[in-house]
Amino acid sequence: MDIPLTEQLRSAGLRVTAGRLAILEVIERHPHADAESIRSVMATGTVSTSIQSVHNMLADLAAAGLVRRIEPAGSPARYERRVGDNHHHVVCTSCGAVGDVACVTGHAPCLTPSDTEGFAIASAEVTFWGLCASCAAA
Amino acid sequence: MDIPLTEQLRSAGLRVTAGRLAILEVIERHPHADAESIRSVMATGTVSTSIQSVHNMLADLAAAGLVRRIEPAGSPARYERRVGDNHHHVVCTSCGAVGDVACVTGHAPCLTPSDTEGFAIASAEVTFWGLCASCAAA
DNA sequence: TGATTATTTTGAGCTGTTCACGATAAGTAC
DNA sequence: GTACTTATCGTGAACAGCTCAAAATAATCA
Repeated sequence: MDIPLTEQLRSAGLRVTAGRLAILEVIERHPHADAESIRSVMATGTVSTSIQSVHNMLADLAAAGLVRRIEPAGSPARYERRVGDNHHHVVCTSCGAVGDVACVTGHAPCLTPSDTEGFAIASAEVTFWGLCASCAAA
Repeated sequence: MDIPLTEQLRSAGLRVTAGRLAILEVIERHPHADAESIRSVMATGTVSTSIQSVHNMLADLAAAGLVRRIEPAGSPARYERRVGDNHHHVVCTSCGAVGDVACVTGHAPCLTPSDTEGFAIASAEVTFWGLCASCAAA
């Protein structure tokens, strides 16, 4: 991931704009942030924009494969830059905090269920639920 | 699951009402139905009620452990009666249909990730994504 | 049968998101 | 550098799904 953001946008066929660069930087620094916190972090910098535009850009970036969108039950959608590796997530049942979890046994053990009910499986997604460190302390 | 619904409600500490019985029956016949379709199926029978009440009852039943609530990304919440066994779900990326998948290798292989980032893991949830039979045909 | 308390109803309201469309600016050719 | 084309952004409205609160109702128990 040492390729400059500008370059990454271009090679994804997207125009390079201040808003997109800002969003990518914010997500890089704050993984698993939701749209609203991305917007508020952006606002502390030079780029201020509306929440709708943030959703707009996030949708573009996700469609281009530059960010990944995850939607834990009960939380707003969250975005992260780690794409391509199939890692999974752990979500705090109390505060909603999200962490990364490396794929458990090297190669997705759950990717080959026995009976798929006629579905053609394309991918598997594992979500762990538990308490984060600070919620467990309380 | 041959215990009468009435009995199940009572032993969960819930009062037996027509609405709850109707909802349980509908979910039994239509697994993975969302609140709105549950309501519309109920309306074809004798029990007609509002969507808010359906949400209300579903929340009670879920809290009592009589139904399980699943929330695939991009779909409204869905409800099923299979509780207790840790099976997983396969979701159609095209139409949103949901199927059941037995736990892959007997005992939840993904329940013991290596690095949990300080989280105390309580449970794991696997969602498979793919195309259902009818969407694959089209 | 009546009292008590859980449940349902109803209406309002909320969050997160999508849609539509005009305004703007990035890229490209000259 | 200038003009052009088209992607992108901003704005406002609207939406789905769900939650909340208070009054009305009905299930259970004595």
